[in-house]
Amino acid sequence: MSQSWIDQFEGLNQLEGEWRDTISRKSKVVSFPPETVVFAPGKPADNMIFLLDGTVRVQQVSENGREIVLYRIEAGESCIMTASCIIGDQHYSAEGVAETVIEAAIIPKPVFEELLGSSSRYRNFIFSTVSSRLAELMHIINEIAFRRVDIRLAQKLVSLAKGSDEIMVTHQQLAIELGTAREVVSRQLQEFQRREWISQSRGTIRILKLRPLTELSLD
Amino acid sequence: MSQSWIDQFEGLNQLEGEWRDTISRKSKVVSFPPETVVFAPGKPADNMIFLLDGTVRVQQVSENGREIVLYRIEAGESCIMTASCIIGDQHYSAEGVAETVIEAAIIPKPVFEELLGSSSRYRNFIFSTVSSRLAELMHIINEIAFRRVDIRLAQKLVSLAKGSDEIMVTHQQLAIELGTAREVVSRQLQEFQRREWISQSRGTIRILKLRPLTELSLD
DNA sequence: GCCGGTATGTGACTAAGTCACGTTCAATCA
DNA sequence: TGATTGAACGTGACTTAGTCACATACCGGC
Repeated sequence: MSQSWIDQFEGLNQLEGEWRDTISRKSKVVSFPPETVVFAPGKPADNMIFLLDGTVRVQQVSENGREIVLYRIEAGESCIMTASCIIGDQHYSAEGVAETVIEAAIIPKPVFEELLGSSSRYRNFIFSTVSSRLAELMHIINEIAFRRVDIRLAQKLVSLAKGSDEIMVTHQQLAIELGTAREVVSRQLQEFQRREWISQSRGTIRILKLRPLTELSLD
Repeated sequence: MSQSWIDQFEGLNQLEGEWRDTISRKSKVVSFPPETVVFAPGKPADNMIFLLDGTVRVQQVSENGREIVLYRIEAGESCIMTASCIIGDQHYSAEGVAETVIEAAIIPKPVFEELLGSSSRYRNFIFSTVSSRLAELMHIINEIAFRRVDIRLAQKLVSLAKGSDEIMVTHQQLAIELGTAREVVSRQLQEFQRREWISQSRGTIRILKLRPLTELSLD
């Protein structure tokens, strides 16, 4: 019973027996409703977080209310933002918000630090996750600095479509994904609609012609 | 003789004697002239890099020729981009360019991986550098996505001034620092000049009134 | 059928980026 | 010493993006 959640974690599930016990004893499993702010800019990171279920959206929020999504933490992943704050002894520099009901295991900072020192497997896992995030962030910088929003919006629609042709998303949510303003998204979507690539209704977008959207997204 | 450069490195300089020998034997010290491309997007990372002297500018370059500076590697630092690529087994996602004559020690990937496994001191050092970079990149995203360029330009001028009132920099270089276009920088500088905050001549900017620039930079 | 809150539409404006030039400067060499 | 040349900077016209202040439209409850 006491070791159940550990098996979900790559890098943790092959841990030595003593460590499994220690972690099980010193960790707590918690649950939060959607929209819960899991961490916020400026706050210290006191506990390492392992996401067992649900997803957490990591984003930047500006003073004037605009936001941009950086990445998402999925079930089975460690929160790399937290790991990096603990290791570097820094405060959070982004916000983490539950997108669904989430369930997470949290272990105190000192236990995490010991774990990191003793398990090379877990260390590699954390390290490689951090480095993917680093690459992702660089990619995001490229996109927002150099890529036009119509292209980025097309990309986002194509990736959200994922087989289906109906996307349940508001203009505001799309704006946050791209780090732009709602009006900008609305106008771009109108243009796509005018070209009959999509049709819209309140809260949903239907893809009519995937081809030209995909082509635009590749520009 | 064989262990000289190692002492410059935090995290390396307290290494056990055997490791110092191994690294000294398996590493090479190299030197490159300014403008050398140290690493480029898409290329694999085969050797870990320790910068002994000079600085390397890490930047993103877009297809249409625009660029943005992400951060700089200074003498005494490990190249975190390289570390993260080796650990995550990824290709480079940014470009590294020598800004000065540089001198660097390079050690083969497998040796670096062993080092990382055996020295907790060095591991912590690398880890904490990575996490600072992560925070820096998030900050950059905030800036380019949400902050006006006049404010960012004022920030950059103030930080480049550093006591002196003469800055040797071209409009193009400033544009690359901010990830914007040269014309945009030129026009903003004209506005600063019109307000008599600065004066300009080819390749240099003189700060006339630091106060209003600083105030603008804090908006 | 009405109401309130959310979602979306719109016009007018400012800020930023693009494009295609023209001009100025300073170093180099004939 | 003047001419040349390449980099740095200036500029106007235009497109794209973001801001602001609204107006409308939709939808679930009552």
